[in-house]
Amino acid sequence: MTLPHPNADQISLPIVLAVLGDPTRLAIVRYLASKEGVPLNCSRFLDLGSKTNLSYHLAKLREAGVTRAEVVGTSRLITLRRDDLDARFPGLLDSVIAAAGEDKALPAIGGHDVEMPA
Amino acid sequence: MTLPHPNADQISLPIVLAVLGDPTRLAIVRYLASKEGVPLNCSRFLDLGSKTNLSYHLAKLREAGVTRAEVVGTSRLITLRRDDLDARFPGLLDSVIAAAGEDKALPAIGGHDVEMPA
DNA sequence: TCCTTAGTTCAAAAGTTATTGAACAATTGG
DNA sequence: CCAATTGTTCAATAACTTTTGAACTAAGGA
Repeated sequence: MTLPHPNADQISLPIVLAVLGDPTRLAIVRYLASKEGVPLNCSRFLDLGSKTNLSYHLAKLREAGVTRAEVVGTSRLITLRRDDLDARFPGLLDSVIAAAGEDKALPAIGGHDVEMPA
Repeated sequence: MTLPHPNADQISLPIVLAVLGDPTRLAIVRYLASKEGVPLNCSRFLDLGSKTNLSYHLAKLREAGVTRAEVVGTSRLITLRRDDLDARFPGLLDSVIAAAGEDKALPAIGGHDVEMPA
């Protein structure tokens, strides 16, 4: 079971911008960037909306080529497609993430960090 | 007669991204960037849509803080708000313009350059 | 096997955005 | 003043997007 993703060369600038032009999705991307390297599953984003609604927004991000989703058991592990985005649109992702980082108006995800046993 | 523009600090990242996430508006911004310094009037963009439709898209760009429109006679002279955008979202406009410059799928504006008399 | 967890799909409803044409306003040139 | 030029506004429509709940699938654990 694998989910459909566009190839790097199919990623479209207007579609990426339109997809990022939604506060929920921008918050998802900001959070992914803040945990870059760590694959996160969908339930990590439940602060931002209902399960159904997140499924919708995460699908938009994936279909636009902004994120990658890997199916592992019953989970989808979500990561930013930084390499492909940087290759296609140099500097874009970094400037968006930096700007989003300053944005108090964006919804945030609570600090439910997984505690490591001592 | 002056048109309403947001202050620099009112410019919102998701709104700017959403506004740029439209091929017509992205083409307008690309063209403005290619003629930076030169104020252009609305009729310069007629290749991209009807007069009414351009009025709509140009208002979106202005209300988002992406462009500035100055009323001069019966014309509106449109410019990019580069200074404000760069201050608020460093690097964003440049990366969008660079990416849009490569994009064959975006609508283009014909080379009807005003000919200088010899 | 049965239950739980994780997430999707579907259809409906609500909301938003884009496009159009007709009518309008303001300025400029003759 | 009259006509042309430049662009806006309005209302209608079409098209898309977002949100929701109920029903569903698929994997994993007891």
